[in-house]
Amino acid sequence: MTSRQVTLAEVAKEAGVSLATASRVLNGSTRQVSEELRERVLGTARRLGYLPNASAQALARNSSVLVGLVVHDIADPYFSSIAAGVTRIAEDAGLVVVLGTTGRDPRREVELVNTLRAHRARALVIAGSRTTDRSASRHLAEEITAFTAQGGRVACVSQAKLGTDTVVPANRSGARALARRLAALGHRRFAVLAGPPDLLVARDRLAGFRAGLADEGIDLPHANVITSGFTRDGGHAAVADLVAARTGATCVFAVNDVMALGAMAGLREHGLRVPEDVSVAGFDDIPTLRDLVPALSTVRLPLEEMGERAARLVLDDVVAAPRTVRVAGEVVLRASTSPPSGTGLR
Amino acid sequence: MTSRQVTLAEVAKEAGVSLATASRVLNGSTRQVSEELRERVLGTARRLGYLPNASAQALARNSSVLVGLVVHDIADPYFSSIAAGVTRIAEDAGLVVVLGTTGRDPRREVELVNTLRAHRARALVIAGSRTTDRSASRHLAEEITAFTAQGGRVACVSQAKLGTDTVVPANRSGARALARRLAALGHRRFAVLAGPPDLLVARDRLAGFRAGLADEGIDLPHANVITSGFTRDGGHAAVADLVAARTGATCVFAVNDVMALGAMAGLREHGLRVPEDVSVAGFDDIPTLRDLVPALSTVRLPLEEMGERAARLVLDDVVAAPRTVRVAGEVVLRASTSPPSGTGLR
DNA sequence: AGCGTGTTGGAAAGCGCTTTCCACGGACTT
DNA sequence: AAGTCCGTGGAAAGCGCTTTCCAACACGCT
Repeated sequence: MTSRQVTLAEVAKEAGVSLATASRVLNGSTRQVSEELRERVLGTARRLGYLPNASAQALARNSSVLVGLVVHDIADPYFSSIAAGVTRIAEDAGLVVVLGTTGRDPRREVELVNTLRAHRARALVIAGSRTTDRSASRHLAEEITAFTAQGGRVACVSQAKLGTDTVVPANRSGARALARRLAALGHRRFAVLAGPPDLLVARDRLAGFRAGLADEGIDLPHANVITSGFTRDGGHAAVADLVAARTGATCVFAVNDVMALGAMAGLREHGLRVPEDVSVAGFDDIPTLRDLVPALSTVRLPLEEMGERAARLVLDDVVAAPRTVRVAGEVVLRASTSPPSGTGLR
Repeated sequence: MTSRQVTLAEVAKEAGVSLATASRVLNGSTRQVSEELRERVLGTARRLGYLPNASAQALARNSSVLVGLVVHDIADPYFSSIAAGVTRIAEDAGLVVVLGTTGRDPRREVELVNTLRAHRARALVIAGSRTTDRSASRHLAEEITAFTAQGGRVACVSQAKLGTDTVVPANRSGARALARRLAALGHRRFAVLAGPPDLLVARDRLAGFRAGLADEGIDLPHANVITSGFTRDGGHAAVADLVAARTGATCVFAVNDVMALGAMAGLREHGLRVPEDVSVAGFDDIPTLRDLVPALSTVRLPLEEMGERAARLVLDDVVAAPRTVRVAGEVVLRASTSPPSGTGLR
């Protein structure tokens, strides 16, 4: 029993005014309407329980109130933090957030942008790292071009690879600074849980870390770099490989916090203590993980703020050339890292 | 330079068929179209890069492809887990998720449902506890009624208070079972970090816990129940009150995991060891917190699955009377709870 | 009185699509 | 051979709104 909705026409008729007048009163317009009519329309609208049909408005105005948000996995605290920032700004601006999750499938990413385009979304925030897959990137870029050609705005959070406004966290320099601080603790033998080899954010962090070590005259042997999933389980699984590799590392850098979390669990299962036997550091500073024991050394990224920044980029009126907002990372050394004491992972 | 979109009419003209035929080919219909025309339409559509205008379709069909998801705070792992479940099911069904966050403001909740109604969302999942605020509940109920009267489906995750399909976690019985298990460990003096007094989920868990203790002949003095925010910081702050209250409790139950997390941090700051000085248990079993040390005893709720169930309720074709899906909680005792050893919190 | 000017109201033409209704043939009946 | 039915295509009427364009009117001038 779907009850018919009250339409503008009904309100207009009931109030004894034209459709145009009712529209002007109820749905904002530069045009003036006399106080008397305005009251009358407002009154009947309220009385009848009028609610504008957003689809009809979007069609007539050729623009919606929708903002797309594309993430890999909303259950991942990295993305949910960014999402919180984006939604806050968008909702404050009276917009409506459409959430799309890709499950890290680049095709799905393209599909989502396409869907958002079909909905005439006004703007789009794409969070999550690109990969080295050129063809996937090209398809996405095409879709994004179509989106902007249509009048939509797009911002990415991550690599500035797509010719859009972008919020770029300091993956490289953050990891580099972290490496130096860890070296300053006295570590000389490092291992890195590097995540997937094709994920740019993971590559950047690895490269930065390596550069930081190089600054200190420390080499990171190829065998000390373990690839795995970019998740808690990835970090956990990588530890098995790491231990088997007998690298002698006294300090392990996981390219993100959830991997570090998995790694710490894995190390515990191997009877290794953190930081006594091996130091562990992560990246991101996930809020929920700040109470970990031992507290995780990491590079703090202001995730919610990054989401906010991206949303602002995309909601600002003025459009210049693609802008890049760089976000610094702050090295935070906590209890999971200490000066090396034992012989490391042998 | 917003480039004009290709419309169905253009495709039809270019393909030399009528609008109706083009529509039938491109946007699903029971009507048959001959193979020849179908090919021709499909071909030109592809060639021209036709993309249906979702607003126009929604208007003409009087139904959209949107599914609303209302949560308190998407950065909270409880909600982001549920959101992951909801989005998975919705996206698999070809629907588009609209995310709304309330920041725990009941007015905002009503506002969001209203917005979703304006968008003719096909369905709506409201996650997050109701409060004891009758007037807020009434307004929400009204808005929900309007939504369903319009043909939309609504499901809630939490209390079955709104006359909608609901996924109800076993807050009471889970907490009760937990209490009994903790009593079986030998504890006799308990404290509860109870969250906000007006939040139903918090109340239910407290009531269940109390009932479980009563089963074992244990009383929970009023002074041993500390109220606070439903967050990590709430749990953290509550610990100060708890310690000051000198309850002599040997076991603390926080009504959710993030509160327990904050509590454990607070206890550490007070020089108290978990579980040696005091045992701690939570509720929810947040995935990200499973690697905590000491591992947190809790009541496991299948959060993602709950989101999935809610989404399925709302996407099923058949509508019977409001259905209630009860989700059991499984008590998981881990290292944060042990038999009482010391004198408790004095 | 006559004339711009500015303000306000309404008629109507879309916006891009779906879907009903009708027309037309050909394949089947009887 | 006439009548029936089904399969297919198109014309056109919406869906609920915005916005352009025009008309009417009230002013303030000269």
